[in-house]
Amino acid sequence: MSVPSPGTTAPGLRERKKQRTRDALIRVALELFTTQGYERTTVDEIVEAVEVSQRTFFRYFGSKEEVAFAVQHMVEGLFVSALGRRPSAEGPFDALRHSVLSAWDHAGEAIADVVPVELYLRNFQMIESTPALLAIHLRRSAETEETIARIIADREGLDVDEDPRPRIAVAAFSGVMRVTGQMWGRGTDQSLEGIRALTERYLDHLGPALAPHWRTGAADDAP
Amino acid sequence: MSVPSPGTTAPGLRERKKQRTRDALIRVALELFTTQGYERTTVDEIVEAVEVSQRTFFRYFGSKEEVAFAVQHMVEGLFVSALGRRPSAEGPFDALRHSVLSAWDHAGEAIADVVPVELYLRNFQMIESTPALLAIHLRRSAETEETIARIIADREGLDVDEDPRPRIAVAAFSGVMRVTGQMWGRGTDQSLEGIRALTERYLDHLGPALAPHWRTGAADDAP
DNA sequence: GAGGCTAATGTCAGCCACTGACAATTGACA
DNA sequence: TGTCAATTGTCAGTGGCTGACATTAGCCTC
Repeated sequence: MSVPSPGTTAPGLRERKKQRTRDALIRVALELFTTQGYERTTVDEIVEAVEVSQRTFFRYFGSKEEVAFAVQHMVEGLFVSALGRRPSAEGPFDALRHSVLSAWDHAGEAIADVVPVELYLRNFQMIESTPALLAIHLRRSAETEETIARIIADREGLDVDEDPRPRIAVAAFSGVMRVTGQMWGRGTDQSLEGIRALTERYLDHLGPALAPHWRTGAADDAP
Repeated sequence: MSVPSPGTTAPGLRERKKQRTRDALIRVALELFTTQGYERTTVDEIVEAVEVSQRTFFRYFGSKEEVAFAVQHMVEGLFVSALGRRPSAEGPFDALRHSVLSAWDHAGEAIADVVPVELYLRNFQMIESTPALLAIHLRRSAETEETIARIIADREGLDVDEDPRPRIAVAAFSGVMRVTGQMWGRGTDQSLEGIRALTERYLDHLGPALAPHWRTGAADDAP
């Protein structure tokens, strides 16, 4: 980040200023959102703190919601690119499973480049507990699902529009991921390790949960 | 609807007027939404057609989005109450499966009491294809999931906060339901029978889709 | 069936998210 | 240094939504 790397042109002053403004808007917004709440924070408050006009804010972010997902967007990218690197011998479900876990393993550093990890985690909880943001979050997840389904289909040499299994498998998998995020948000272990552990645990339960009868196996403890 | 039934007090003029206003707002709104699009329809247009003030609209519906889900809300109720009537001997997944199918079997009549079925179906497609509405739809579904998970837990004599299987099973199931709705919306069979058939077909694929390897079984045709 | 009570509705002013149009500023680059 | 283009600011306006207060209209009693 400090030494200009060969191959990529060093960004000029203009580009650096833009990046700085964008990062400042994200940091200030998340700080305000997590302290006083999303709804109680106005765009005017954010731009006043960063000293830009409201119009500038809306040129960087299409909406007030969008800024709340800026970091989240990056983390999702980690998962998708991890999936792209899984060995093709792996079955679809194992590939998905290993990709999420690997993404959580590397998320910490990636996040810290933009905002403090702790701020990211608080923001994640805020998204889960703010109706307007939760709705957007779920739609974004649905869009990501489509991307993932196509990757899975490719791995298996299938066409997503011919064979429903890729979309179905991904939908079931994502459903479990969503519950994981939800339960993590309600729990008390506010750490990346916590969410990783919960992910692993919940995925292990998917098979048994779909069995014809549950009356055999033992349960598990609370999140 | 015409003869006052004994046991229930006949609703007075005030109550009937309210019901009429509410129904008119729903019908006009769905009509406008489906013909000119959700975003391009203003609340002012709706209230002008029904001849009430904007303030009245917002006393019936908390937001412009809410009116788009009025009928949908009722259909979801059919599913939940069907689930409540499944025999307790049935395993969780079978109970879920039979409840959706039964709900689709009876949805037609229930819908027709409020709006033409064809308008409901067009509205459903509009929800799926309008980002702002899709987001709300997904959040509402997530809320319904929680309700359903609790019902499943009760059936099995479990506590949702102790055993993760109810939430996980419901999440996987709902994921498939969501994909079904999505695929139905993109397809060409715009009928209640069509969505019922697709539901059945996709649920049959869930087991195989979660198998360690797919290279054995045959695929299926497009939606 | 006149009058009081209260639920429903209308009116008005105002906040906030967001947008288009146009002017002012400021890096980039010859 | 001057020109070009990208970035930002200003301003006016739209649409969703809300609180406060006035008005209307069904309901119920005497």
